[in-house]
Amino acid sequence: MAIEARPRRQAIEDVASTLFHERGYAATSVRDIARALDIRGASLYAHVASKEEVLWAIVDRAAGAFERAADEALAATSGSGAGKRLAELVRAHVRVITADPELASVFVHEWRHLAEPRREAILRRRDAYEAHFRNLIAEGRRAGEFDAVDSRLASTFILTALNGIATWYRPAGRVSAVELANRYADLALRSVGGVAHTETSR
Amino acid sequence: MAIEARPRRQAIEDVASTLFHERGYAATSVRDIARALDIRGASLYAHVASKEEVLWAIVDRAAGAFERAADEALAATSGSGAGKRLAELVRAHVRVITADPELASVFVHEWRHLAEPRREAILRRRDAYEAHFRNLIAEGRRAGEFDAVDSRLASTFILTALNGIATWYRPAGRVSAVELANRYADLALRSVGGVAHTETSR
DNA sequence: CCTACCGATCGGTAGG
DNA sequence: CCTACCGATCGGTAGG
Repeated sequence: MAIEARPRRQAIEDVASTLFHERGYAATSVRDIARALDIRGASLYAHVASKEEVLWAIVDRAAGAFERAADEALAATSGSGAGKRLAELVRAHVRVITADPELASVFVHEWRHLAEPRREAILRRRDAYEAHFRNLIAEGRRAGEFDAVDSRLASTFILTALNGIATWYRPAGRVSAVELANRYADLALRSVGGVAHTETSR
Repeated sequence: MAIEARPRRQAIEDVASTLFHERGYAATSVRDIARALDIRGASLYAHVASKEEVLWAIVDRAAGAFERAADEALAATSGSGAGKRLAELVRAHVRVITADPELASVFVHEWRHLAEPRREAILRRRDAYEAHFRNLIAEGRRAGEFDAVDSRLASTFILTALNGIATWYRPAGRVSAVELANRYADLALRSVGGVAHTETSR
């Protein structure tokens, strides 16, 4: 007997990711999600408690993916200089996005449709995540590896540039995921006055 | 007899900008806009043809502001090197955002809710605008002013970082609009290997 | 997972 | 700019 490989719940989240990415959470109805799965709108509620719960599942999963990737990148480069660590952090972030751009896009753009206390919880996790970038930039600056940038401004500059990838990246595009991670790491590193490693310098 | 200084139509667009920025176009109802103006939802239609027409008015106005600012920045620096011109282009872009972050935010995030042919028209204008950045980066690269970056990737990196400002900037914040324009110009310039002028280098 | 249905709200129109 | 109203659709529930 063939068992559905991917549980229904996961299929719902995948379809919702796609639709939330394409049209946004508010412009996507529960019936839109159901239609994509060839079931009735009301049947969705056998698997999920509410539309917002689906959004939360997606946002929480994405947040977890970013957090894990950052922890790994930092653990793998502990003891290295700030430049090398920041480059690896950037690459890890880009990899999470290119691995599932729709998931990342919903995380980046639709979290504000969460109700409290989930909204607040995500804001806190985002800030903790950004702090990795902020601290590394401040550290590199103190060590003389970077220019005298404002670490808060610079980390925001870099992170919003990275998150933009979720909006336009398509796996079949001109630039591969690996190439993109390297190029973006170089752009980010240089922006704070660090040394880019991937590209040949001028 | 006191005549309303700001015509009703303008007040509608201002209120709509605020709400579209805060909750998004799809999550804002015509009645929400009316309520903020202390009139009934149906009364709005004495001044506008549709909800989408209001979105279009906002998006079109924002696009015009960006286009004018870029044209001026390029005209004012004609004959200068690519680095100087790109820095001025970045400053102009940031200034448009800080002058009216809500307007800019709706332009950046909500244009996709436009129906054809407006949606397509805005996409074309966005691409023409981005070309200014792209071309300047390619030029600076050829001139040996910048590193060997991919001009398409680098212009996207920079522009998405700049547009992020519309999401978080508040006039009462830590960093003034002028300071922000200068710091972001430096970050952008350095990201392509150009020389930052505003900050003291390491 | 279905049918049948709920009250609320949506964008918008008619006719003053 | 109002009241009164339109058909369509919304998220969600009851009861199989």
